[in-house]
Amino acid sequence: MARMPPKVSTTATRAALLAAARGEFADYGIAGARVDRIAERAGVNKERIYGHFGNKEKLFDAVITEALDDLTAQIALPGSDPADYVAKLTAYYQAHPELVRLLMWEALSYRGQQLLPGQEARVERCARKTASMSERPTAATARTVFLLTGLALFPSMMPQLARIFLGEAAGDQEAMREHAAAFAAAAMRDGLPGESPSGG
Amino acid sequence: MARMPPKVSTTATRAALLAAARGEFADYGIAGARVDRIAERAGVNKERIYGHFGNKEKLFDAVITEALDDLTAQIALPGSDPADYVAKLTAYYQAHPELVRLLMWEALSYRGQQLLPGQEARVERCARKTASMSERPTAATARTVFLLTGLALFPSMMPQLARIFLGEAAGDQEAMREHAAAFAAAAMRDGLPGESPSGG
DNA sequence: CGCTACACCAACCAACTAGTTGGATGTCAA
DNA sequence: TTGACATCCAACTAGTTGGTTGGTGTAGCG
Repeated sequence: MARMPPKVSTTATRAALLAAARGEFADYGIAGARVDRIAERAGVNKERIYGHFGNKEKLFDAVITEALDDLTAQIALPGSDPADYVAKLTAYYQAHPELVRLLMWEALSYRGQQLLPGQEARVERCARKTASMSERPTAATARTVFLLTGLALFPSMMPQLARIFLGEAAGDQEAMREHAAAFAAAAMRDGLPGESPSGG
Repeated sequence: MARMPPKVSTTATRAALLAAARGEFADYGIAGARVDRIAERAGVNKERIYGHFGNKEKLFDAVITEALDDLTAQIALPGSDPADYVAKLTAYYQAHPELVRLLMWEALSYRGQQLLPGQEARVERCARKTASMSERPTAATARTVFLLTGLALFPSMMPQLARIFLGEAAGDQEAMREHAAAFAAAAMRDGLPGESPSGG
């Protein structure tokens, strides 16, 4: 009945496929990724992809889910120190450019603003972030967390634009990180609309 | 010698192709776009694309160049009112989601941080923005303009994430616009590092 | 009128792709 | 040994795609 023991090396194969797929998808996106190339990168037969994941799209979902799980495991909630949150999150994205690209490919591929099934985990995570910022969170709180996330993500999303604006100085990732954090800190110090004052 | 009079309707054909390509590229990206579909959308023979633009990639370049020219023509420099700049720019992106998607596809397709040939116009434009913010602009000034741009772009880049954070309230684009502007205003009011105070 | 440039149309090609299939080999557990 | 599963391998299919070509129609210019 139960099948506990993975017979040959199924978990290793699976992990190799996920790692290879992460690189391939980050490079070329869902449509541009080549199944044969993923198999080759993983040193695994192409047919195994279908055995494990069904099809290319489901493989992509598995890849991005894994990557996001890692992020949430490593980054603390914004809580009462949003500037620190922005600094840590920016650093994480700078260290994981593949994740940033995966998120962009996903955003472009799955059109529409509708929530896809299986996104409940993300909704839950984002809600937790918002909740950590205020005891009685409003839409304005959520917008603030959203923009803080943008501050952290944006530099890694558009490295070419950073280069255009900054030239050689674009290479100084630490400076960008500190700048984003300072930007967030300054903004928060003032109290955004709807946060604490002028509650209606 | 000169050939002033466009014999049949070459400018109209060209314009139709550009408009159709804008939609197709925004929807599917460079790799995902289908040349036949662009021709069909434009009501023009596929062969005309190659006559006018050479190949798919050059067509994409023409599309994005045109779109960016329109933006720069309509949006004033940040100058001394960055919050207003963010508000106006956010509104522009909200009104032109295709442009946002084109920029994302481009960022993903042309890897690396190297500047591509033909980007001089963009470098010039960004330099003007930075220069308008300070009489003696530094790298910190450039980083600030860059992050302000991010504040305006991000909500349109990740509408699904906005939905996750905001739920139904994600539809209120005006609120997001105002929030981003207020965020920028609050941040600027405090003086970012390297801007005016503590100059070393 | 002839020349040129543009547009239309349809067929064509060579290359490539996601996904399938069938069989051979090896490995664990009963 | 037998059965169940995982892997590898190679060939196959059925459909798609960017780009080309050749031939026809037509509008303006000199």
